[in-house]
Amino acid sequence: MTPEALQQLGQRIGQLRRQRHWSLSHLAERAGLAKSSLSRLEQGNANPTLDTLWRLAIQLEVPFAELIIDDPAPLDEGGVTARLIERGRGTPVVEAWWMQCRPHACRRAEAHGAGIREHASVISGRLLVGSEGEERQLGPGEHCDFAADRRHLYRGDDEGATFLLTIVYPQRPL
Amino acid sequence: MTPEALQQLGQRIGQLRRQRHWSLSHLAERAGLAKSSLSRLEQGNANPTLDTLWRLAIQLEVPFAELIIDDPAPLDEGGVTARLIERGRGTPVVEAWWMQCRPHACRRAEAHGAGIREHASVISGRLLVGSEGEERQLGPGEHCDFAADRRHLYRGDDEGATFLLTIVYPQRPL
DNA sequence: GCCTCGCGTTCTTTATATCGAACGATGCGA
DNA sequence: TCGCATCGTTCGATATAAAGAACGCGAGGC
Repeated sequence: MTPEALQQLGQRIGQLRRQRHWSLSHLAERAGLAKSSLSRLEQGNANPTLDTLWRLAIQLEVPFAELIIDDPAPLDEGGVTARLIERGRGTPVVEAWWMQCRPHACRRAEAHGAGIREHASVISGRLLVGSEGEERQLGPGEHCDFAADRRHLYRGDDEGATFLLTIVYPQRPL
Repeated sequence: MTPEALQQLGQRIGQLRRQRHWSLSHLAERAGLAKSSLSRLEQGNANPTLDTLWRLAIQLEVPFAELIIDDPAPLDEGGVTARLIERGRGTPVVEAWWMQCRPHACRRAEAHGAGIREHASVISGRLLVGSEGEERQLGPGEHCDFAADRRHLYRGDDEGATFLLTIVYPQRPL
């Protein structure tokens, strides 16, 4: 087991923990671990047993494999990070993306194929989004639809923004 | 970690080993383990460290996840699986969930706190969703908003459904 | 100011996963 | 037959993962 992989694992656990706004002590208690063990693990110098990882996966509500496997490198353009969550297999084809704009980051996207629409739903921060000339300002809990077969953009404000994006392809792409 | 899961893991490793016509000693040597350790592991009374599993996965040439028969623990009620993707830290607080309804599964949710709204966005399958009495049928790429401070439900049809759900809390919960 | 609490880290101690040696069983050739 | 492999198991010794106590730090409250 490489040190880098252990490091990654630790970071991943810490990330999932913070997403839930849990303190290290809290997660340790929920999982029935000593917080010292969890601390070492998150720092990346530990070689945890299966049981330990299992307990954490249960509490964090993630499939076990997700803790270890490094997810495909999220692509990042101009301060906007995108990670594919899911791609449907029905008709129309729909993709779900987890998106994050760093503060003041702005991404201008070229027109996609005809008929493609997108739908953005903000989780935190404020986001300017939409077809060029018809952008809308969205806050947490707000969402909007727009046509993606024209130039469009995503822009975070002072605090950046985290949002879900679904892309709807009118017929099977490619 | 349940004894059954450990048992399963051991059987799985033994199975993969025998598929390759390797003796226990041989695999142990290749992986740099004591054969006693491997023996105990295959019998299902061991709690291996991540490093140990890692070495075995490499020698057996299987993705790590394949060793652990995936028995994840996202919360699951009545055939509806939910996994938290992200929780915002702004105001209002917004949670993003990845949801999956098995075919014909139906989940009736009680009223949440006052003012809470939800927003569902379908990735694949067809979903009946909404406040009780005002349900809507959604297909891939469609979405809708509804009040969650009343009884509401999620129901997949013949093929089940995968969708994103955002929950918007008017003020900080708890 | 002081006190208390919860945070995450770093120690020491304890439990246990791994190791290495020895074992009985089985197969095979001399 | 015996002798010598190799198999998988079991045992005591050792390395180390996890537990538990103590630490320094920062945020409130009085």
